[in-house]
Amino acid sequence: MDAGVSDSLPVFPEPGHDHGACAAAALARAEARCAERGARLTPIRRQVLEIVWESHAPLGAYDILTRVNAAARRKGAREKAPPAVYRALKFLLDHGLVHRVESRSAYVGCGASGGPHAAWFFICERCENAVEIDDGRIGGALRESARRAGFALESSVVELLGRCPRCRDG
Amino acid sequence: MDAGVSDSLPVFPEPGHDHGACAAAALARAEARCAERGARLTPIRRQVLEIVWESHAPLGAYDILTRVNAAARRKGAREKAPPAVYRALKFLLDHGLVHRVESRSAYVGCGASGGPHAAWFFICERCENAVEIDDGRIGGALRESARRAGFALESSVVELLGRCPRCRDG
DNA sequence: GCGGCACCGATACAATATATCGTTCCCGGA
DNA sequence: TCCGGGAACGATATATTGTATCGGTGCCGC
Repeated sequence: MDAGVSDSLPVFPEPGHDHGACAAAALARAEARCAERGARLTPIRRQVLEIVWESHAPLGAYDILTRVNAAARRKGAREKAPPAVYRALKFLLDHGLVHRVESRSAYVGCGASGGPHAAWFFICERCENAVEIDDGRIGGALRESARRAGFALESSVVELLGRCPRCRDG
Repeated sequence: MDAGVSDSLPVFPEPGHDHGACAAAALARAEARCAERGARLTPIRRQVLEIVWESHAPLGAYDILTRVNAAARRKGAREKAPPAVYRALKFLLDHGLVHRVESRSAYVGCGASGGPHAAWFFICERCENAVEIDDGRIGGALRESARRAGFALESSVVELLGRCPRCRDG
């Protein structure tokens, strides 16, 4: 299991934040990582990544498909079928560019620029935003618990549900 | 968010363990809890709970349905439709008698006799068994992380994937 | 009795995900 | 330049998981 140790405070997105910058930075990271690895960020992969980065809320595969196809219709292009989106998502997952949110069957952009890391989230039940948690103590507690149990930990799903700071008093 | 504080070591089921006793104990706990609450453990609910307790591995809703209907055919009874199983599962979830395993879209019996608690699991990728984790330090780390982030924690999904002690050297 | 409620049967459908097979595209070597 | 091979994609079909809805049944208290 990989673990970030950096322990930074999660930044919940403000409604008025410069989201274009988030998305642009994510695309730039994706370009860079694909270049490093000799992987191809093909048009459909890039498009799915852009769509995922339209917000900080996890998006379902079929919601992504709907947006892909709305764009296709605007351009008079043929619509895509589900496997196109699932293949793009698999590529993006494999390269650490998006994460899957199990408790939502949905996908969200990876905000980290570093190497592989566990995908742990705070998920706001009101605004639906998901932000990654980078907390060494959680990783420590999970590893220690596994060690005591004799369990060989490979990967982990941690999704914390509740209200983000902006929504908690709503 | 509810948290066990008892911190007991998880017990991974041995292949030769007296599983009938596990299931019988679970059924007895279910009877008791329903009696306490004035809830009715109807035949379909009991049957679904028994099926879930046929092993320690999470079982999909349609796997449960298949077994329900296999039993129905043996008795010459009419087969059930999916909503019957989902309704029974909802009842059992609501009363804390089973848990849903998000990363598997599957359901597993709750092994705890106490009140409500977070459903955290070790899940063995080889034998498929899922055992509940009762570790105060994990809860502490999660709550502390949420507090630092200003996140109002309501519930949590923690699913640790890897190899159980018996399967780790296989 | 009968009004209300929990439970259930049945049908249809929605949402999520994958299997498969053939084609196209691209890159590197002869 | 041509070709071999692998990655990517198109297309269709199907699998898996989960819900909406409507009506019927049975029980319980008034």
